[in-house]
Amino acid sequence: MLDMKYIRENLDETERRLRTRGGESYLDGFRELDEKRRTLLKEGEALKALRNSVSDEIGRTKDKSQVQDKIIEMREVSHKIKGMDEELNQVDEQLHSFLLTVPNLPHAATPVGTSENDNVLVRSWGEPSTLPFAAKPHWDLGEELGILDFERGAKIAGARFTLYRGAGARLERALINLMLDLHTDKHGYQEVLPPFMVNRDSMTGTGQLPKFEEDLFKMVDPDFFLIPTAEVPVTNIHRGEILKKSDLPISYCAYTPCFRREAGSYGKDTRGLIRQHQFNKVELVKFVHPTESDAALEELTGHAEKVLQLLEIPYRVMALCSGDIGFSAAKTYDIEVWLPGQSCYREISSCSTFDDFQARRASIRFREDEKSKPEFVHTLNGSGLAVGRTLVAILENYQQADGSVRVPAVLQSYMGGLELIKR
RNA sequence: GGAGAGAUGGCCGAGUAGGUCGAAGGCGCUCGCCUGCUAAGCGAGUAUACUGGGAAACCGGUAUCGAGGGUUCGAAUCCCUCUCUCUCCGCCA
Repeated sequence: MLDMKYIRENLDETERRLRTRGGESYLDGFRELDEKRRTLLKEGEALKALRNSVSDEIGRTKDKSQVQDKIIEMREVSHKIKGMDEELNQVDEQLHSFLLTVPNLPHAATPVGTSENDNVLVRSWGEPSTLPFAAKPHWDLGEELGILDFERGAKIAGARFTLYRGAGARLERALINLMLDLHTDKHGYQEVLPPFMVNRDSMTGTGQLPKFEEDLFKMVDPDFFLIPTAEVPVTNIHRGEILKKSDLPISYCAYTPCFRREAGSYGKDTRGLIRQHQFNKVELVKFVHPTESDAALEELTGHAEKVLQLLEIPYRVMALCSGDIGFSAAKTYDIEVWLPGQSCYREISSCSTFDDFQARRASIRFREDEKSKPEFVHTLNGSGLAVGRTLVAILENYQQADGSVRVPAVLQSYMGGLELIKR
């Protein structure tokens, strides 16, 4: 959520920056609502001040017969206040729900552009391999090796669900452990294991609601949602809290499954593990001092990259342009991994800084020092990494001419010493 | 699923025959004093949001005692609904 006062005082500038996201107009009607609200507030509060002081006087007067006329007068005033409060509540509600649908301001360093074609290559690591034989996509490799069973996944649940078997299931688990161990032991994150379902407040706090409800799996009763990413439960750990400055930065990593409707992506990535309704992810989340968030984004992205470096899989880092960043993000780096089976780079991690956008929605604050007013922290998060897609990258990059797949050296100890996955 | 208890400021905790309660007291914390150091002691201060005024320091108003609604001139206190926590019973991985 953006700061109402900031919008009020910088309306044109805010609108201009928001439009670099590609929409038409974002702040239509704000001025009117805001002014209406403040007028109602002012008049209502004046009446309340009157009622408070007169009621106080009535309370002090022992002989109530002397103040009968005031009681009657205040009865009228209270009636009027009630009406104004109702109107004010409506305006407040409108203004609030309006603000919840306004996306974050793009960071000054976010390249301006309209689509993914305008994303900027920041760096690349490793050589995109050209295998000396016809590289297979992971869905062929996985089925032939008997480690990915798409048909039965579909039978059990439906399209976009997969049954992992044997070395495939083990490989997924090995990757989760490798990532968690790396981030906790080497990068200083505290491991957390959060609930996989959250309430509406949490979904609103990180920005999934109210705009993107159709992307979520929803429980009917009670009103819970399956998390689409660990970002939601982990960022909401500190919702409504005032943190100590000395607590910052706070760094959490979490393994969770993620659940996404993938509404609107019918026909896209229908084969294989790339786009599933349920997938595993290790997520990195940081709460930092506002002056530290830019540096923290670089650092966090580096932590995610480290996983691919250890696995020795080529990748590149893209700075997303203003037209391609997410609703809540101010700046985002996507890490894209090379997939020889499909001869393309695919997103495997998305690392973003949200500045104070999520912190304001979720009210996550800190004090600069004991006496100063609470300020909003900055939040960041990134995948470190999407586990299913990492498994895809291993299958495709480590495949052999005979259809077997070598196990990356760093994973062998997690795989009981297994060096080769073969039929 | 059944029965009961509870939800007050950073924490603990008073306050329920409605008014002087944004809320006693204690702890913690901050600043000052005192003390050879520490401890103890003394004094002052110490919630948040919105809003008006002001360059600012700051001053004023309103709201908030789990959430929402009701009664009343006036509600932390009375009534209703909901949420959450705890205890016991049942069931269960």
